[in-house]
Amino acid sequence: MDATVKRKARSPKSTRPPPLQPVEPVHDSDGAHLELRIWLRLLACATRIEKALNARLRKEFNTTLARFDLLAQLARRPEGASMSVVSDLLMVSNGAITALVQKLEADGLIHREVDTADRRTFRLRLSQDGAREFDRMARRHEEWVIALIGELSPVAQSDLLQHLTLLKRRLDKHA
Amino acid sequence: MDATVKRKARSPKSTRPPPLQPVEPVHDSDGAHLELRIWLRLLACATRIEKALNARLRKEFNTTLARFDLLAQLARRPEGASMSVVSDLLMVSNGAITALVQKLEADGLIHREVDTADRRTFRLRLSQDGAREFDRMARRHEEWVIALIGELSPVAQSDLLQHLTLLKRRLDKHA
DNA sequence: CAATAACGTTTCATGTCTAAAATATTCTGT
DNA sequence: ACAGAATATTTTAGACATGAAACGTTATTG
Repeated sequence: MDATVKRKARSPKSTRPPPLQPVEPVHDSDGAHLELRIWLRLLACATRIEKALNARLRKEFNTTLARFDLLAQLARRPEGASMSVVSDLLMVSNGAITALVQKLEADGLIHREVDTADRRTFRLRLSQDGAREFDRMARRHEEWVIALIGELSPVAQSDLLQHLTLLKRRLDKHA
Repeated sequence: MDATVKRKARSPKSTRPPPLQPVEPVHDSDGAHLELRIWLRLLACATRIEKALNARLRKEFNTTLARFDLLAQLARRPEGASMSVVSDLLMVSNGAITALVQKLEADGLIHREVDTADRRTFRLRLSQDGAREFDRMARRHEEWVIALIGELSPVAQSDLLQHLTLLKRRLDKHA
């Protein structure tokens, strides 16, 4: 998950004196393209946060981010949602949802009813227990995220959010 | 991989007139804490880029990001590295490295020699084939990343990198 | 109305990750 | 030198991801 790329060292061969400033802006220790450096940082931040949250979810609630995220999507949809819809929301393949849902249902956190109109589809809903449990987890989860990111100044946070939002829009257009 | 959290709607109860500006800066549609929104965006960007790169690596080179990243770490270390070192570099457990290395060695991309000094450790090195293959992949990989992120203006890129660098530092201190 | 296309879900094979237990090797203190 | 501590790796069990194939249900249409 690092995607590091080695830059070739510039072999000093020319007889001309080298330019005073390198061609690429060097705010950092490496000559790599800005884009590459951004991607590496982005990935590093995301995996660090994800691992921290996952570890705490496991320790405090004996659950995982995948389960939490599925509950979160159902929590904001009292009318329920189908497997495919959830799969789209979580950006995860249908096959992955099947296993997740089976376990969550076995644990009594969600209900799965056949849709009366279209018997191909299931309607997933949070159970009472699921809603209660999700509320507890969501509160802690929020505290954790705030602790992790909250050390940045409000200005930095606002800037960062804007840039990420812009980046996400560009990425979505790309696909 | 979404980690969405629903925010409670603010119930208007006070008799005093509300402040002209909301307490939290609202550049966005939701009342959630900035930290939560940043985390969601960060995760969305990271997974989108990761999936795009993974898909292209699979299509063009029949490989994966995990394999590519391991090769990348060895490529910048001609002296080689031990399993544990690689595991630290990739921020992945030792067990994960074992399987990866076995396959890469079977494919002839890396060598694994027992260290003469300490027979507990292996020294991993890129093979000739591995180095050649990695070079081809690294060039394409860089093009892809530049295409994905390059739509941001240079200023935005530089800002984003700075903020991510700062965030990463804070996260590392946290742990 | 039947053949067929489209859809929703499950199953399967495969890949990657983790955490913890097992093994093997080296180091350390008396 | 030797018992234990520390270190490096492998193994195992379990979670989650994908993509492709299979299957039942619904829609379409000649």
